[in-house]
Amino acid sequence: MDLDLRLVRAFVAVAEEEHVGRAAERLYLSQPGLTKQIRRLEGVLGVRLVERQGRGIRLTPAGEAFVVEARSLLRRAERAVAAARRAARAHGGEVLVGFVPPIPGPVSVRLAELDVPLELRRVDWHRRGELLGGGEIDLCLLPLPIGPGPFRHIVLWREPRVAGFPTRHRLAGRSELSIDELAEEPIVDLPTHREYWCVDPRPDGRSPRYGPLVHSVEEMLEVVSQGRAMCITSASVAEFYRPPGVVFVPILDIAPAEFAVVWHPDHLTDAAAEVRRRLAPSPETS
Amino acid sequence: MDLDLRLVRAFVAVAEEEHVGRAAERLYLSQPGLTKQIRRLEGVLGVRLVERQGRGIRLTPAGEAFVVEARSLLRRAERAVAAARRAARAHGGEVLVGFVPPIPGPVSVRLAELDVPLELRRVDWHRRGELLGGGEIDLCLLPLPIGPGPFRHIVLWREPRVAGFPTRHRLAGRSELSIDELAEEPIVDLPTHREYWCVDPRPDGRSPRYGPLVHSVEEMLEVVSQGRAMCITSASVAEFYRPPGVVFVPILDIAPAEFAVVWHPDHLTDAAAEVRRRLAPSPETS
DNA sequence: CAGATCCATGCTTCCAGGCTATGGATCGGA
DNA sequence: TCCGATCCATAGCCTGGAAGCATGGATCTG
Repeated sequence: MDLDLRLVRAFVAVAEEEHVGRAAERLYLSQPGLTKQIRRLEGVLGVRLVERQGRGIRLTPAGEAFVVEARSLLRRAERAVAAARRAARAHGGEVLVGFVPPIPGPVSVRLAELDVPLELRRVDWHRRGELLGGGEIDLCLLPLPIGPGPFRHIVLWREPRVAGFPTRHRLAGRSELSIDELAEEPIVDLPTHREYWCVDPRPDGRSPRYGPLVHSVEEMLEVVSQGRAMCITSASVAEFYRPPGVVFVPILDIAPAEFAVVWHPDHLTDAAAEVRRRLAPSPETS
Repeated sequence: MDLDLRLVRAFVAVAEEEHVGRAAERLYLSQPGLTKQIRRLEGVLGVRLVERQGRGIRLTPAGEAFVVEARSLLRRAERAVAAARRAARAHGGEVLVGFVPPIPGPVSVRLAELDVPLELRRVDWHRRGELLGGGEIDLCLLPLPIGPGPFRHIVLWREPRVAGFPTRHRLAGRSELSIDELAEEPIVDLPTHREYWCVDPRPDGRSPRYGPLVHSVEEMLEVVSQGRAMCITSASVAEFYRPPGVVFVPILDIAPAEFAVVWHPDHLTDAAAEVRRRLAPSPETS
């Protein structure tokens, strides 16, 4: 009768890894502990979910059916939590503003000048969608582009994009660059929005050469400082981070970086709408 | 981070009762225990959900928002469990048939003659919808009418409806009746489908007089045996139950009782479809 | 066939959660 | 205004169960 969401989480992890040991590691749990959690869950359901399959495990048909519902259930749980927190914030007139660092200085100043009671929270780039969609944050400040979705945004700030090089790179001493000069330079690969940040295709219609795949700004700067690739990023990154062994040079002939405030139209509280208006009186863009 | 569904259940109960003591009783829990569960849930959410309001409690705005999501979350949890069990049954070729007693004898015989591996489960009348809708049972045998919903059904059996009287009632000795003879008799009230089972309106266009409201067959028979009202039910009830102090008399001039097999079109496994076909080769009715 | 890999089981420890008793706050009636 | 009734919150004690460690057993690989 009583389903424990921790067990559901455990099962989903096992189903994804198809390996109890790795899943246990991911959950910061011992392997026997995780095995027993799965057994408990099976006990509650009265159904076998996984079977030993030689080395490793395999989901039973029931497990396959359950994992689908389980994922959706966990999302709903997050949503329920977020709904309660959002209602509490809305009632207190508070606004929770997420941001994907760095925030350009001028935007930061404008934010500080509002006298609305607001809270700031750092948001990982890859979680921005679920946080906004689930209503866990009211607004989010981030660099465009954002992916598809029901979100609305207004651009708050534009600034040049810059190239990042290891210190000893042949172009590291330049004061400005054209994108055409970077045709042969390997560039760090990104999981999303490669077209924009890697400028692919280049003006001549060709694709750049890709280096290692990175999942965060920190990783990207590390890879660059090691000399394994160059990167293209916003001027604010150059200002905000001071990575040793990396120098930045403005690129003159590509579109600027754009920083926007983004929100989910269904979850816009009155206070959040007010903040949004005072940050950007201009009309919204989809 | 980790939401415990038991706490969610506890909170929903408190929200419904607006009274910790009563909710605790309903959950078979001590009052302090329940209070602590609510506090724990509030701790997890980081938000107050209830406030003391003089004698009793009141939901905060966050509580109001959460209770809506919470209910939906609990339903999803039930659905997830049901999905796993159904998949396991489907894989084993098993069929779980619910029934709202009584099952007419001939239907019971037909069911016994199938050599499919099937399991029978008694289902409370008021839970038939959620059980079928959630996929916890594959088919359900029950008396019509069923309420609105996506369900499909085939009538398996028809039989006369009968009036139930206390033994000393003036009509208790009759061998048959017309509905018109019951115009002045108080009849037990039902939460749903009153039109059909209480024959309201009567052929003359008027409504019957209503007696106590009952929620189950057992309650109904008890009320009748106490002489507080009469009832109209199916002949199978007269056969299946033998309540002391109640006698049954057929009513000739109203539509018969109909027993049907019902299913949810989205949750019909192959094996269940086979059982359905062999129970009732006739074409389905919406 | 031996070794490696990986899940299952037995045993022990420890903490979370439940209950009883009691305190504290509010409401209603005299 | 005061007293009693009602109801939620807190404190302290105790038990059940969940987690970890060590080890066994099954399967695959070279």
